[in-house]
Amino acid sequence: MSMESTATRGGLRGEVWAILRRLFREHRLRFLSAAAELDLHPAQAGALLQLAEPLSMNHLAGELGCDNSNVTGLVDRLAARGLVSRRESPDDRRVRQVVLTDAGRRTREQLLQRVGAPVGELGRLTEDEQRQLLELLRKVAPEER
Amino acid sequence: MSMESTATRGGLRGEVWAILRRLFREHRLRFLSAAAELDLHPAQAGALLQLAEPLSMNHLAGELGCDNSNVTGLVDRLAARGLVSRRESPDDRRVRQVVLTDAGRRTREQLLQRVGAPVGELGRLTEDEQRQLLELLRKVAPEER
DNA sequence: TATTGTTATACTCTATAACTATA
DNA sequence: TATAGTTATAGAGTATAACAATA
Repeated sequence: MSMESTATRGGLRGEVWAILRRLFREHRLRFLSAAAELDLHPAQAGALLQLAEPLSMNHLAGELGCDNSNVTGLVDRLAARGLVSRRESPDDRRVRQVVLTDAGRRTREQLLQRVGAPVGELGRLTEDEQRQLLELLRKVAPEER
Repeated sequence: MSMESTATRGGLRGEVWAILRRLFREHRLRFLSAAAELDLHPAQAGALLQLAEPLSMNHLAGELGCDNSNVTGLVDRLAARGLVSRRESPDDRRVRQVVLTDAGRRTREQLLQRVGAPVGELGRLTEDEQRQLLELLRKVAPEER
């Protein structure tokens, strides 16, 4: 009996999974390089990427998959570098929204450009193929809500 | 003129990229949950996943995208938990191979099972669709060498 | 009572630089 | 000289627990 897990067993699903894992890993390494180039720690870069819109500290922790208490120091350091600022929520005085500054928006754009390099590689597909891929991926990973 | 980067602009490629980024993020969060459930720090879990085969300290650092010097402490702590061991290379006495112990192999399997959950979601596709997806992904991300 | 955010603590991660042993 | 690995150091990430302010 094989000691290999579901994730590494052969077969069609296994092959698809293998290539997806490779994409995940390449994306992770590209992300780490991009963060290092911009002199950001991975968690800081992750936070910037999440901040397309202002987020509460709480929400940001959820998006980053880390504890609430970490975000305090994380945002402190980003704020010290002038990349984000805190502002109070008008609805709930307990809540603080984290907002990108202009410099933060620029840094975020630089991150996106570097991390988004593989978008170009989608050019290897014809338009029809791109449409097919989109539909297949949507079936595999439908939006949650 | 739009302030959006290549990575977030609309269009077909943009849509494919958006869904890929969602997959990347979900994978990351699943990975973090899996590591936490097994009481491993993300870097430790990442190292275990890389250790399908024995790797030199140097190679392991490359795979993890971190500096060589970090791997010393990382492997120290994994070894202290009985998950890996060091052994000398017969070819080059400078090199140390990192090898999983039996306990390390079991923990790695548990990680793979948790991280590999989406393999099941590939069942939403027919076999033909899985084959199509595989071919399209191979075109986008061909193997390096 | 429950939730948001902060602080304190302890441990881990990470890069840099300097070092040893080997090639 | 160059490379593999270690050590020392400093700054950052991380979870846990306890706390203040607000809901």
